Amino acid sequence: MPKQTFFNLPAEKRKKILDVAVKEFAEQGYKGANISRMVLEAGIAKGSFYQYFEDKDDLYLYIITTMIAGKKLAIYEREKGRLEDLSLTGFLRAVSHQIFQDFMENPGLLRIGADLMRLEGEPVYQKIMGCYPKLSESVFMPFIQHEIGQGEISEKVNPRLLNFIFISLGLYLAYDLKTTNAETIHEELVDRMLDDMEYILKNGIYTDKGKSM
Amino acid sequence: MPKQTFFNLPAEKRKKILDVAVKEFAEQGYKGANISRMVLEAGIAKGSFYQYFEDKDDLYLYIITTMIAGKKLAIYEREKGRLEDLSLTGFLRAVSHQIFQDFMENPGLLRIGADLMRLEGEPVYQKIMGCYPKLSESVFMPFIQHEIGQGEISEKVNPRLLNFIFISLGLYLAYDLKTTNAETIHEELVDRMLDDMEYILKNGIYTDKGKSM
Amino acid sequence: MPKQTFFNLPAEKRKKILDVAVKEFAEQGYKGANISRMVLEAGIAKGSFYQYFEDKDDLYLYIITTMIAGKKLAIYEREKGRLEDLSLTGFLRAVSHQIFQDFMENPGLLRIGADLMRLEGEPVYQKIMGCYPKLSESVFMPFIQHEIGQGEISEKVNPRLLNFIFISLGLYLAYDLKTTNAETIHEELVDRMLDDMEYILKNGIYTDKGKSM
Amino acid sequence: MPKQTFFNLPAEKRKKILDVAVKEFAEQGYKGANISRMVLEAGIAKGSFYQYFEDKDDLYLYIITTMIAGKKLAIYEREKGRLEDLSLTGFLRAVSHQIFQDFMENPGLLRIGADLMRLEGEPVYQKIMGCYPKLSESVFMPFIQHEIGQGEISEKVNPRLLNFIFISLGLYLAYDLKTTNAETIHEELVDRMLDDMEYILKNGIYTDKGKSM
DNA sequence: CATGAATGAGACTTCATTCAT
DNA sequence: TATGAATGAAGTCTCATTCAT
Repeated sequence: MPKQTFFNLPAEKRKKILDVAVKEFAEQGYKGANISRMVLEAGIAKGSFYQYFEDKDDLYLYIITTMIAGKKLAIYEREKGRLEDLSLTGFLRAVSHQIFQDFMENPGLLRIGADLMRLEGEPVYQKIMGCYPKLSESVFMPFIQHEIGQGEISEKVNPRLLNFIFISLGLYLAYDLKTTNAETIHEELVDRMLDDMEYILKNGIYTDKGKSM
Repeated sequence: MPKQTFFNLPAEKRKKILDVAVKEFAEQGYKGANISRMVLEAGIAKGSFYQYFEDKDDLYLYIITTMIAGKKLAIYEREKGRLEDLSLTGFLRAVSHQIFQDFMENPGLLRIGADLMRLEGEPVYQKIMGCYPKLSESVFMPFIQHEIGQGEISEKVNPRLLNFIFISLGLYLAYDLKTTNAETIHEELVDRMLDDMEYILKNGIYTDKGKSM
Repeated sequence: MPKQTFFNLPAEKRKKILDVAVKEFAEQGYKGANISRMVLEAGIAKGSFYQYFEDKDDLYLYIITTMIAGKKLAIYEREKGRLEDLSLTGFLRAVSHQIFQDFMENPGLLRIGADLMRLEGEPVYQKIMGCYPKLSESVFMPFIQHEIGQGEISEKVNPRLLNFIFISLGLYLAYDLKTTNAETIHEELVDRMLDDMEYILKNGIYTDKGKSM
Repeated sequence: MPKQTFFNLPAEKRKKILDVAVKEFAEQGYKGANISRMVLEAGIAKGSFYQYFEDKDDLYLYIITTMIAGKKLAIYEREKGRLEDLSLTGFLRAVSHQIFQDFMENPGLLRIGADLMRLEGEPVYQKIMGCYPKLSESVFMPFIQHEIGQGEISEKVNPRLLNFIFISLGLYLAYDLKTTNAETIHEELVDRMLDDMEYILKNGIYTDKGKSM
């Protein structure tokens, strides 16, 4: 947990530091993230960093738990009251909108989450799982379960697989961005992706001819 | 490219070294992979490593290009003759079988591939893309294009998205493995995943009720 | 180029580091120079070295260009205004005085310069020649050319050879020092050498008898 | 001292090994010389090297003492019988011819000799000086002393300085070669250098005008 | 609290030498 | 004797963390 000194900082500076850190962890991964680069980028002294955070892990843990888990839980908190009357499409749009928001604000957050998978054996992973044991399942699962319960998603759909596909959406955005050489993420790009995904989820991928083979 | 000395080694030792390296790169990522750990694990001297490989990058590149690209191209080479008469389901099974094979032989290979995305700005990434510029698109794309051309996959399906979903399958296996605490991968697990995926691809995820909302 | 941190150091410490480095490069040559030994001798941490300099080459280049080239150019700058009225003897004395100064302050500098010749094929040599392409000719040549133009040195004298002889003077001092087991260099030693050299340059080496043979 | 196995080799192979070694030591210096490169170049196995020589020093010492000292002593041995009637010019030519021979056969020998100066503090230097304490003075000195005794070289000439100038001739050739970008050493180049040097040794460098200033 | 230099463990890499075949 | 793989000490360089100002 960051030290009190960090929370005493003006909000703007705090945000700057976290933005830089998210970018660094996202682009370089946990292992490759470099504190010297971060403080340089954030415009603070190296010593200051250690007055704000215990160490590298402290910062990483804070980002993971507060920002990722926090954001994802935020969807749940916001939407759970509407679970009863939210149409499936609406749910997908809502969730995706949140993902899009994440991306616009912090394109790195999703990649950080993806990186987390790798750290299984590391001490830092144990620390994280000590706080958020179900971190990886905490996002879409409740919605999916709810839709199945409502009879809107077929019981034959494996919820874990579907959950994973949703999680992958963010990575797909990054992948798509890279392979199309788009400079920035336009909302349009996200919408197109959502349309594409919706089509598959609604119709599957086959033509009638394809289905009959 | 590894030096001749590496290829002069007994096949068993060569395999041991590559297995250890794949494990290391898979678990630690490119940045976190540690040569000291590898040579310790592989039971060779530090100096020997550098008689086999130019440097860390040389080994990494060899694994990426030969093992990953090599295997993936192997699917293509093996199946392309049958593209005409291969049913879609058959294609999916064939590809998945290959992925499964990869996983049984080297659970790390897929994670290494996933890690590659992160390295974009690094020199090693340039090296790889110098050899395999289309590495990320080279696997499933031809099949997908072919099926669309045959009118078996709907033209409304975004091939890039579908390609990405397929690529994610391997990651899903890893994810599933971890979250279910399965010790090893059973072929049964793969089959279940394939069944689950096929269901979605064929039917979408919605019930009639869900679709009509 | 050293980093700013190096120039922020107290002058005394900076001098200590450079003195140690010059000694190391002079005694061990570029290849044999050892950073661990340098930092031990200079009383700084290994890591500090790399906060001051990019790498070994950075330090070497700095010494070569700043100290050697710097000093040599200093002679030129100081004396060029007097080129018109400086007698040849005076010129030799001035130059030699500078060499002597170099030697008293940093006996290693001249040996470093001599070592440079060996590095021709090395990357570091290219770096140096990128900055100072005429480094080896930049010292005495202008004076010699001037004297020839003035008709004070015979046109039959090969200026390149003469330049080389002058350059060798410094090495001769080192050589003389070693072979006479003199502990330190006395100014007297330099004067004797200069007298000896002047004699040869003025009279040649032969007696009348010798010349007639 | 090389082991008996070395002397059992066919002369041609022995020569090849020594040629390669001289080249390596000359170009890279004692510290930079690399045994792997040598055996590669010489076309022998690494293990063989250590069956011919005790270690790197053993080879280096052998080259220094046998080839350099040997060659230089050879001049003396060959010419000393003619010391009585050898004209000064003849002496210079004879010596220079030998230097030229050295250069044509083994351009590296002279540079190795020059490199020796640097090694003063090293164990290998002690070894060498244990065998040839006067190595550096053994070449031209006897001739110079003789000429002075004959009254052909002025007594006012410092024999040590002259000795050094002669030693430098070889280095000058290398220097000249490098700065004129000549590809190979022509005999013509040596002759020109000798002519240039002779002029200076005979006439000094000054014009009458220059002398009178 | 802010600063940025200082620290040193540990990473990658080289290379003289040994050793098994 | 010939071979070339094996070895590990030692070198260069990185970077998280501490510390003096």
